[in-house]
Amino acid sequence: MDHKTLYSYIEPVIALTDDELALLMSCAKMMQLKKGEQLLKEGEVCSAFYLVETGYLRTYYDRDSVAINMNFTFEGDFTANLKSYRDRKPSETIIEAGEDSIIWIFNLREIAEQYDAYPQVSRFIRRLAITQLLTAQEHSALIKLHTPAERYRHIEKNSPQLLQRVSLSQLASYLGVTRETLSRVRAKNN
Amino acid sequence: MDHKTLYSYIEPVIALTDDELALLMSCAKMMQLKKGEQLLKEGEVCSAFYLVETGYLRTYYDRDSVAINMNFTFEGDFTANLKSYRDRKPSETIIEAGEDSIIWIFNLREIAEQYDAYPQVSRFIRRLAITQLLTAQEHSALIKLHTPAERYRHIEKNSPQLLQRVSLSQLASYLGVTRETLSRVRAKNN
DNA sequence: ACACACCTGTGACCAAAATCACAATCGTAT
DNA sequence: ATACGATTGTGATTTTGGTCACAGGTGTGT
Repeated sequence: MDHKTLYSYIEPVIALTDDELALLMSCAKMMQLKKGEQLLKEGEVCSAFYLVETGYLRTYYDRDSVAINMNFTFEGDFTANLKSYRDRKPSETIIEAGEDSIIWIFNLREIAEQYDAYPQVSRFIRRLAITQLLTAQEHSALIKLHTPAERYRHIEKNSPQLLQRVSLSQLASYLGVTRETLSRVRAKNN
Repeated sequence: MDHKTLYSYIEPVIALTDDELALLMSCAKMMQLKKGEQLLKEGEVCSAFYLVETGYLRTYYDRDSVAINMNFTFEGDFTANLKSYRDRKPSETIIEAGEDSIIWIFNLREIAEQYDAYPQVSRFIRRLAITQLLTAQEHSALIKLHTPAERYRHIEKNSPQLLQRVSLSQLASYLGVTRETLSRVRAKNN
């Protein structure tokens, strides 16, 4: 993939000049992952943002070997562990491929000293962060305001691709219920 | 309150020059609120960040006249409705005083065109946003990973002032349980 | 086609929390 | 001190979702 194609993922977030794009590219590398391979392990410090080109990434807590999913990131979207990134603290979550995936890793820590000279790059990162975190806020509201059946219908309506690509068991922990409950919710909804 | 005192709230977030501080002050005004008065109403577009000088602010959804609390902001902390602010969309949440309060309103929209000349101010705002949103992410994890009793103990340990200043009923919806359940949790914990 | 691993559906049962109802307590203003 | 409203505690009951157990499906690789 060349700069031009990569820019097609960045441009919807912010317009960049060639110089700015070059700076970003200087810290980017591509990686192929098999389903289940981990991009960020528990205890590692996150120093990059990840862009999904194909496949998807799953962010989850490992509670006694049971995955509690917090986020799914699909083609064209960015993710990271912002808390670990900002505070340079070990990550409590794992980010791994939910399918065989092609991922772009932007090691932003490498270029952090150059932000001042490239304010648009700084703004780009800020927008990624805000978008990611608004998503978390909405997810929190979804769980606090709605019943399991309502949560499922919300996903059906607003993120139907989740239902296509994520297994019911994975979706269950994302919605804060067991897989049995979600299976029954789905049975009644038809 | 003069600039110097106000700066004591800003400085822990970021160091600013006199010029930068002056820009921020140019969009700031102080407001006194009685308990229960609303700072941001449902349906309004949020165009400011709020700093609590005394008292506290409560952010909640009104579901059929029942408050579902999402956040409490105490002395020295900032809050806003970032989603409404960024997208210029009507707020789905209400921000109101939980006690008689003194609040500083920073109408950041007024000074947005001047950010480019004051990158530190821009960075200041970004930090506020990230902090606020990491809080939301942690809250989401608290509810998804823990039982009601564990959530209560987490608050006891990590945010004891919530227990001092927020009524049990208000805290209950924040923790995603009914007030009765929280009352029983508390009874057993002693 | 077969075995094997993984995922989903479903019933029986159990536990936890919600709901409903009302009593007790606390706080504030008069 | 009293009255009023708001808040909290608590019992009885219902509902929901979790847990356990197992059957049926699906998909992959050999």
